Amino acid sequence: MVKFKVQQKLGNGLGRAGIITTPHGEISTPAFMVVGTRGEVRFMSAEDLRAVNAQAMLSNGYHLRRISPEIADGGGLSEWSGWGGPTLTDSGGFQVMSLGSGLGKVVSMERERGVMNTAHKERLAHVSEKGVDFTDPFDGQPDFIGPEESMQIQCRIGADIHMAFDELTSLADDYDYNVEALGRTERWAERSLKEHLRLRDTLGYRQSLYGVLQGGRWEVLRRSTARTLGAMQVNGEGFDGFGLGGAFLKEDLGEILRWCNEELPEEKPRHLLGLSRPDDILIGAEMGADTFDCVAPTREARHGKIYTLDGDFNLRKFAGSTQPLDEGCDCPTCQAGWTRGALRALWRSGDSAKKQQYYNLASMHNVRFIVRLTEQIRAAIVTGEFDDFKREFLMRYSG
RNA sequence: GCUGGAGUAGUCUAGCGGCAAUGACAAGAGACUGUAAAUCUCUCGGCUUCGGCCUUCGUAGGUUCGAGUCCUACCUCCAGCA
Repeated sequence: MVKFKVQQKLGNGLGRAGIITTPHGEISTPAFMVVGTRGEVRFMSAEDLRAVNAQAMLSNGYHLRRISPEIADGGGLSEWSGWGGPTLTDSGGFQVMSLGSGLGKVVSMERERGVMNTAHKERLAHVSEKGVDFTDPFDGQPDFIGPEESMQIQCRIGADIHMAFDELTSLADDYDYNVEALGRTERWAERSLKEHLRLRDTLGYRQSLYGVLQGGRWEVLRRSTARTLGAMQVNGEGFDGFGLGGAFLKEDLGEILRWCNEELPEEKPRHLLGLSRPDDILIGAEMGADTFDCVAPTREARHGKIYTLDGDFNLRKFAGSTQPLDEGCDCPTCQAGWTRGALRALWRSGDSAKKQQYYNLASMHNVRFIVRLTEQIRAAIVTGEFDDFKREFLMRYSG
């Protein structure tokens, strides 16, 4: 199972640098976990992941559900994928929303957007106390995942860390719905824990389970669920860590994390689910999140958005440019001397092999950018310079 | 030289009498946060007080209430025949 050691805390008593020890190695926190939904990060090899100093990979039980027996036969996610390092699987809880109330929508952090839920009859996923009935969006086959199924899938996949099956509510859901959904998520958490304890060690090492906190933007719900999950036990055993979940408005993120983390047991690791914008990671680390994951660095790379210390830019604007992607960047792409113009030419070429090379190079750059940010945050926490680092980073990044 | 065919916005392309032009690509702008995402949205002749106004389909005329669309001439290109 995972062990967590806090090495240095921020003055606010919440943010910390630490080390998570897993059966597949250590994670120095704060840390960004790369997202390899189906067991591999798109357009990045295991070697690439090591080259950008990624420490852990997150995959998704939902996407891997059908091949989970093969993954078990292959020795578990870390070995099967060739990655070799620490791994985490999501429960499929995100798909409750992305195929349900949020089908066809963007998970926005802006107030003006994402205010409508998808109509029930149009959804591909429907929630009940038992779990989630859904239609596979690729082959149209009906399927079902509840807490027990999610735990069974995740135990076969065998990541070091599993997530309890939860219901992610959308920004459009009101207080009453969040109360209802949170009650369900807590009952699912207990069922998840019970089933996980029954199944763990299936792959010869002790797999861990994080409970996931929901509760939307309401303090009373967030604090209450943090206490409930923090204290939850089955046969004398509780969660090994916690997932901080939800669809957040940017301006609420810090407060919500503070409510959760003031209530959660300090000695257990916390994973902030699905965020990686630098400002979000900085707030997250400050407010006590230890690990992060997000599809944005790789997805945005594929879509032409390149990260730099002076803010992001769209590669479309740089035809023929001989500028480096980001001056002084230590990623393999920049180290190899790729310029904005040369990378853009690869991206826009009609040649499939060249485009794939672009996706690889751009993904490595963006992932390295975010991984490096978490390394710098960790260093700043350890040396007591976090506040200065945060201010200077954001001033340049947003300036 | 003759006989066919073709010339449409940056490129290719639809249109074959109806109220100023289809689609694709390129280009431009935006989005993307536990991946239905190598995706999606918008713009793409000019001007606009956003209601419209003006200018366009090789060139010049013509027929018509109305013409990329029909007719005539010319120009250019392609194919075949000399």
